Amino acid sequence: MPRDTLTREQIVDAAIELLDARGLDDFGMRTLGKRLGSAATAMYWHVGSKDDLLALAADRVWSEIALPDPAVTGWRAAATQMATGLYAALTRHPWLVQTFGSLVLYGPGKARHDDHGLAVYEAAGFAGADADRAATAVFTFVLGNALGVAAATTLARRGKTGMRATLANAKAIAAQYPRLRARLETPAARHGASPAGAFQLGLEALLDGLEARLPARRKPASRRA
Amino acid sequence: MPRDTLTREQIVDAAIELLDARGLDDFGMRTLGKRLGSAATAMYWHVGSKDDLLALAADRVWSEIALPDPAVTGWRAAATQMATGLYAALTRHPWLVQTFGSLVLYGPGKARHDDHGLAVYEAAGFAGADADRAATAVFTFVLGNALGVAAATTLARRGKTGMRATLANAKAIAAQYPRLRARLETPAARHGASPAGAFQLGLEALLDGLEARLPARRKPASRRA
DNA sequence: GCGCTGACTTGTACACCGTTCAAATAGACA
DNA sequence: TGTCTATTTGAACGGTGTACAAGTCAGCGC
Repeated sequence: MPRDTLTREQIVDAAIELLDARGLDDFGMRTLGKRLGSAATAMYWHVGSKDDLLALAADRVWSEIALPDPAVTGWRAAATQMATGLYAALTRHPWLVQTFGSLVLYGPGKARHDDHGLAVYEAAGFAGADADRAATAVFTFVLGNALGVAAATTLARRGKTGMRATLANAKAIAAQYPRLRARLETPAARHGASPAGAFQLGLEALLDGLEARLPARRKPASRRA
Repeated sequence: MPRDTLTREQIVDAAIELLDARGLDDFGMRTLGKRLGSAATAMYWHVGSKDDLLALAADRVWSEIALPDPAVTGWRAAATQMATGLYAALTRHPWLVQTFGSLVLYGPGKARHDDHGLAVYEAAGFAGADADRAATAVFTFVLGNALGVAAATTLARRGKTGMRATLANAKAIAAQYPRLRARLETPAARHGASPAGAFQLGLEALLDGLEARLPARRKPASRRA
């Protein structure tokens, strides 16, 4: 048994914890080293670079998303569960969407997730490239919603005083546009615009629209072959 | 007339050019200063900070998006045009989505855009918070698609040699999952999964789904009040 | 038990980054 | 011409990610 030595897994775990707790901006190798009780540069023997570590952390998140079997729940329920599961994961780990556009991340976790996404839409009746398009459409929809949430999280983390100023500024700008002003005046409307509500509505609408595009199936009754 | 001195507009212009040409990673104050023929720190008299500058650049992009009048084209065409216009802008300026999640950006340009989005969905027949949800759903859908494109752009920029290695690695991983492997073997399918295709399909499906949720309208013939 | 070996860790150092600030500069106006 | 004020400059600071040579320590053959 070697002396208690660092592990890739250990490092990735600590990285995720740190990222979740303090945000992407405050995530640095020195801080991570301190949390692990090691020198700042000890991790480089195990991970190669900070970007590699981020990719590893991202893939870990991906592999933790539940993959419901469409044969059991039906494709639509499976699609909904996958989408909401992904949304929840990305909301829990905002740094993932924040880095998604700048990092090259493709590991087993994401592959597993992608493959299952295709399985769901193939089970629905989409063939070949259509399954790809459907899966990608829903995936990117979730991604965009999570990005909006991440932006809000970032704002909230920026200390109370700074946030109050930005908010006041935003209100002053919004007041110059009629519909935004109306929403400022009736706070109920603003509350209704919570990201979760838009996500749910959008997801259902999107799945409805996809379902309507499904090639004709043999069902109890079908109009065309 | 003062000597030819720097301007906020000038700086923002140069920043956008630099960001578009070299990407977010290679965008630094010193490089920007060199491009402007000024000292690296000259910009700080005009903009406050790098993040401020990015927010300014982002808002500039936002204000350049065309806002079609739903009263002229019909709400659905207006919604489609807005979404595709936004998609095009975000694809042209990938750094915008890359920073969207980490930056606090809310200026007149975005307000203008948001307000018009609400106008479109109110014209469609959504009231109050429902218009908010519909507009947000479509907006975030576009955002997510653009983020996917940004990720691809980043990958493409990372030099040919590095890209070839990453691609080979990705193929090795994908080969372990049946549906991804099938797509590797028939490159036609992979071509069909182009982001633009998924965007178009998803947008139409989403708008279909939203349209179906519209409260009953007085139309030539309507089944229910 | 000893010393070798190779896996891991450490500290130092480097280049670069965003940003601060006092000093220099140069147009405008008296 | 001299002064004022708006702008620019260059040097410097603390921070970052990372390379690298030197150190440390478990395990193993003798």
